[in-house]
Amino acid sequence: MMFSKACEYGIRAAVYIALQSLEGRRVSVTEIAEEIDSPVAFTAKILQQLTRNNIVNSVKGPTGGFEIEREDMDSVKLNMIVKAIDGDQIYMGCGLGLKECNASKPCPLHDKFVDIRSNLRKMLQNTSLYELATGLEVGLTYLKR
Amino acid sequence: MMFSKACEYGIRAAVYIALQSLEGRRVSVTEIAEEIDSPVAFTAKILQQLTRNNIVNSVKGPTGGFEIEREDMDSVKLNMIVKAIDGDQIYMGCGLGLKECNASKPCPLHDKFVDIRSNLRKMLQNTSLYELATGLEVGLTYLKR
DNA sequence: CATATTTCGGATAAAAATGTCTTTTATTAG
DNA sequence: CTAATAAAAGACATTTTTATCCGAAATATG
Repeated sequence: MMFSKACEYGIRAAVYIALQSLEGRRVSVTEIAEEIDSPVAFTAKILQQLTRNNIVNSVKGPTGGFEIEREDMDSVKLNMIVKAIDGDQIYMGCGLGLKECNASKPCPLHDKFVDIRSNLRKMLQNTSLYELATGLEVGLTYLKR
Repeated sequence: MMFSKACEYGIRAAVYIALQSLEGRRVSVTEIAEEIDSPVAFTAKILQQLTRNNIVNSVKGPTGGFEIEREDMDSVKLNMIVKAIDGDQIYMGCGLGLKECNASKPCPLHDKFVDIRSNLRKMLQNTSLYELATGLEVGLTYLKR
């Protein structure tokens, strides 16, 4: 709807990893894909991007898997995940697809999008993985179905 | 960023047609594509969708082309164009891609998206082609570059 | 050290979106 | 009626996104 499929999986995966890390568990791609209902191999690719961007931590070998440090759950905000996967089109791009579109030479929708986009940006900048993971923990929210 | 490319072209085309209809001119696909900087043949396909959905009017043959009645410029809102081309994912779809996501079984972002999505929906429902066309007419806004 | 496990990286495949081309149909003007 | 014009419709091509597969690298355990 707003993010690419890859980005949706990425956010869901990150939240699930955070949730499990809160319990002290490291999780494998297989488990993640199962729990967030996503294709395994594709999810693996996305997790690579997240680790390269230091959003999650990965450990190879037996007992390995993915995890997030408790403090990183606070500092990692959604906008970082979105930017790592989808780039910054969501912030920068013109709503009507013009290459150049700004206050001085705006597309017909420019002004109408200002608020919407700024709300979205604020929301993404202010929402931490920790916040999302705790909602899950308490059983208030869900990652599949 | 938010709409598909097809939808972006569709909106830009509709606004341009409205602008020209205000001047009493019917316009061809070729002219439209030139003026909104879009691929001709692809734009033609999108215009077919718009005519099928009674958003614009088309006339075949010499002196033919696309036009919009003055009264339709008021009644046609952006949400109708978006719905005709992109469907209603933008209104219905879950931000994290869950098949089912609502207040009673929400994804972790559900509540955070409620405002954003409702603002977007209102904006699309309240913005008429006429409003957008007049902005262009006055030279306040642009459809290309 | 050998083995099993798990992520990493690159190649490949399938599906969807974007874009093109060609023929048909409608319509206007001479 | 004929020729020219413009949209409609459908087949085809390209590009991007989504998804899979397999060998390599790392590492924990016995």
